[in-house]
Amino acid sequence: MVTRTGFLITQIKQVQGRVFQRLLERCGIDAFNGAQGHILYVLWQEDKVPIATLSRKTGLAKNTLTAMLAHMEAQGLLVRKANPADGRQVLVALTEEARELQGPYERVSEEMNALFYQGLTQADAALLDSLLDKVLLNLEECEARLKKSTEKRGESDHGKSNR
Amino acid sequence: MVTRTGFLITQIKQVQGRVFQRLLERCGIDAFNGAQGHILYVLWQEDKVPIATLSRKTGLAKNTLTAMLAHMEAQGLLVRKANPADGRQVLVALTEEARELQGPYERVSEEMNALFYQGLTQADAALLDSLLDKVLLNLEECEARLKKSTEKRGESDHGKSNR
DNA sequence: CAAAATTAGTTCTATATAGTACTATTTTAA
DNA sequence: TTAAAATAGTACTATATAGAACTAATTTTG
Repeated sequence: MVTRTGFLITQIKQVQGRVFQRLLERCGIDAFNGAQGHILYVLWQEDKVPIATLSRKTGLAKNTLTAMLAHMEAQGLLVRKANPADGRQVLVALTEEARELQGPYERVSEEMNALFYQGLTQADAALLDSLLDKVLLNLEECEARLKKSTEKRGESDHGKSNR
Repeated sequence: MVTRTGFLITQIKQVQGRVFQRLLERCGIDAFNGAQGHILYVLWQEDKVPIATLSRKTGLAKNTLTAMLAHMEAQGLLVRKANPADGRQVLVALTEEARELQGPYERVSEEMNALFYQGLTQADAALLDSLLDKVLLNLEECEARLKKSTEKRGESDHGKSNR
């Protein structure tokens, strides 16, 4: 069977990104953009977490987060500080301003959902989400496998250049 | 009901992008990357099309395509030339090299699909695709509406600065 | 406990992506 | 048939994104 799932996901992501951006602006939310909203969405559920956790929960690469979090800190949305319990980790905490944006964000989010599901039943919506959950799980497992096999191959200089 | 469809789509897109990139490399395909593959996928179905058509079929903004097509032309994947029948349009045609990449791409694509659908039935896969089709359609209609209403508002200087 | 391995993040660099504003061409309408 | 509107694409700019290589901190292991 021929499926176009990957293609559809990519395309939906592009259009969705532009539409969501416009809805945010139209609702007077200019404190953050769609990509930042994706990160905030995770932080509203739980903050004071290290970057590796954010990476897993957002699906973004660690170095992508380094750049974005720096930007968001400069905008006053969050604060980064070292974890006293583990000097390697940086904990990301939301500011009060960022917390106050959750309500408005969720309203726009609901508007987006209404758009998504025009002409579909609630059962379809729930079904779509559960199928996507499964696909995401599959991909995450696969990426973890790929990461391991890459490390196996490049085992030449691990930690050798340290101090 | 609370859905996380937009969030899931965004996250899947990220992970998928990284995994697909790795599979391409692992299969020795270094002539193009995942984002370019998305454009090639559309062109393999029909080329010698204007950029606005590509924009619609890929979900990418026109100016995004300007940049990517320039890059891909420099890599020898395609050729751009003016449409004699309409001087505004640029037609994009694949090179022979690009055509030869379709087979290898489809094999990697099938591998990705197998990953996507681990633990799901073919019926689930077909269902997911059809739900995504509907969501994409909804979003495209919405974006077209948004575009129109924006034009209404900013109707101040249209074509005034011409010649 | 010291060396090796692992883990956490960052830097550097290249590409992808889109908003706004623009030019050129074609179509529409008075 | 010419002025206005619409359409097609590009330039400029800012942000997002990730791969590779790196430093620093912690954990594991002999």
